Amino acid sequence: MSEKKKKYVLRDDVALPKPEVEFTYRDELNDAQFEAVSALEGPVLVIAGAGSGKTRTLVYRLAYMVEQGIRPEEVLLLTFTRRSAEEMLRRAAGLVSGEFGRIEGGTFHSVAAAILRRNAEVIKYPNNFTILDTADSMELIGRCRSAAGIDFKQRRFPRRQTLQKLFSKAVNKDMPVEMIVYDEFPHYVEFIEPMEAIRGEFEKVKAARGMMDFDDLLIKLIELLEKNEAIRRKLQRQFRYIMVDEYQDTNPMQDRIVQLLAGEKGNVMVVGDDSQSIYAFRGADFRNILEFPKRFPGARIIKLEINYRSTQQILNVANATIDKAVEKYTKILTAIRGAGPKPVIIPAEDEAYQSRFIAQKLLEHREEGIELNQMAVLFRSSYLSSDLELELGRRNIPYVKRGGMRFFESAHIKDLVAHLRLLANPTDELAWSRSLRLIDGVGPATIDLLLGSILSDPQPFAALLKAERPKTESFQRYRTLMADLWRRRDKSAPSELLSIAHEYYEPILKDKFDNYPQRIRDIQHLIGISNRYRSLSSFVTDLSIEPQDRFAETGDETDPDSEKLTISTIHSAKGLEWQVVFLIWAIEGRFPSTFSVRSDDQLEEERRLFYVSTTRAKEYLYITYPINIYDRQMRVMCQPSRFVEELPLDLYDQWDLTEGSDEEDEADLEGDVVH
DNA sequence: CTTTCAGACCTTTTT
DNA sequence: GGTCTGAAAG
Repeated sequence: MSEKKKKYVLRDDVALPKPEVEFTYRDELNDAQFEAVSALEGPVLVIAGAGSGKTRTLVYRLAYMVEQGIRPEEVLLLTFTRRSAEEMLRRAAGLVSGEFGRIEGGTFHSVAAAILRRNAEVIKYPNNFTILDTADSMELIGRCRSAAGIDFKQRRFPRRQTLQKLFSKAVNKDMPVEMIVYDEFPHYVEFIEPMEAIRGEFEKVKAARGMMDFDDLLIKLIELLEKNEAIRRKLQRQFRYIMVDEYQDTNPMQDRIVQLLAGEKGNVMVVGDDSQSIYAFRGADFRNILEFPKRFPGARIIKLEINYRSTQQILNVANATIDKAVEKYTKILTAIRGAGPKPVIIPAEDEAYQSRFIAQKLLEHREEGIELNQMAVLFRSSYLSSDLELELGRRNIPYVKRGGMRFFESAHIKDLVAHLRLLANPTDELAWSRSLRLIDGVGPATIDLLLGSILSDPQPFAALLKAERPKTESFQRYRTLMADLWRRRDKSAPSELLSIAHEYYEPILKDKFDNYPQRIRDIQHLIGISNRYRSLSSFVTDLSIEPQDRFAETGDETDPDSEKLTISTIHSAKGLEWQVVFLIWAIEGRFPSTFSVRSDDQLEEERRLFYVSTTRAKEYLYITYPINIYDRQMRVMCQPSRFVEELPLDLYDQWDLTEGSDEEDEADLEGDVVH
């Protein structure tokens, strides 16, 4: 009997193989990518190295979701710019047919604005609130600063620009103003009290006039979600799936928003690369990535480590840079492409030589068959491109510039739009003063007088018409315009209103700016953009919240024949790639910038910035720097950037530039290889 | 009161 | 090169 007894061991590790998940495009993804694509439930953190197919993964994930029968309106896609959201949706739509237009996508700020408009009453705001861009905030702070009645002559009191930066930083880092002052503006410690007072006034005016700055959009959204459980639950149900791109560049507030929207068991996927975090200056914290598994327990971590973009030679340089980073997620990028040519370092006599080299070399590559679209020149700061732009102009090389001064922030655009902003929010104090300031014969005193009566009246426009004081013809002209606009505000399309305002503004503009023809073209361009909008308020919102690059909408963009070089700040080059990349101004003081050398954290960020710039290149990478610069008529010798100096010698070639021989065109240069 | 002009001062990166 | 400030002229 006993020999009939047998032991039977129970095991949990036997199962039939998981049925292979079906997906039309399974073959186009590697295993890690597919894991990220098909992991829909629960929190997921994707660490995506440079060039590892991050965007591709997100795009295919959208397609996968649709194939799985998820309704597009259940998906929220948070990206760094609206453009990248649109691009992803467009590409996903090319894979499977779905209603991708119904996916809510965009920046944290634009999504926040949309949600807040629908629920403004909860946070005691009118739903027609105005959104202030940085320049608007600065101006409002300036007004509060004057109103505070501080005697500026005695000691140097911080300027409005400084105050704006400081206040914003306090919000974004979630720290008291006092602490930011001690940390970053120690020379202003004696002014902490008046600064707090100005800030209080600033906050008060914004609330009273229905205005929100960029930071408020995030703060108020958090407030809304925390305060009102019903709305929070509703949104959590609505957005069953959340995806966040460029997670390394989110700040604590944005992270909080993700948490609140995702709920406890949220299906949230964040994608990022700690090595590419370059927005700490505005409060971003790449430690959000490191902390993610703690805040979302049970989070799955997927690493994308195969680099599809660059040659091994380029990756070697990039890896050498990032190896020296103090704090990072360990990941090893492996190139799948061949070795390719070594990156080249080119010291140039001065800035002019640098520009000449760039222009000539890129034309050579073009001769070899690489289109200008496939080339880019990158720099640390926007102003470093001026000489290069002149050189490109001389040689008729077409280019688009990314980063730097923004189209919608230029004075003439803001002047014109101020008139329309008033139709959306008649208590917009800044818009009133901006438009009044343009009237001939009206100065600060008159503006104050008028503002007093306009803003205290429940019917601001009626108050304007009642005003008796400036009896000038120009003021009458202004009133006629405003009355006309006000009458048409609900009947006419934004473009029509804009044209009416333009007609009024054009003589003022001609008087005010010497380069008015260009500015008039800008305005016509703006009218063109406005044609796409049917509601004035959404047009005005987008203008402040999604400032697009100056040339972004020239119309050539969609034209495949237009072949243009890209020149860009490194920040604006994030996420992009080119066959040929030139990095200019690699000298100490410019890159890393002087302002960053003081603190270790900032220096680390410069390092990551260098990493981002080199990893943009697929095949050819050139790093140049001038040896001499002319600063206030003084010739100064430069030190090559420490990021260049520290590279192992065997990872790059160096070329010395010499003038071409006499028979050749004077502008010709030759690159001679020096081993 | 408004406009204009000269001199000082800075000057990163962006939603 | 652009913005801000103060002082003098219109």
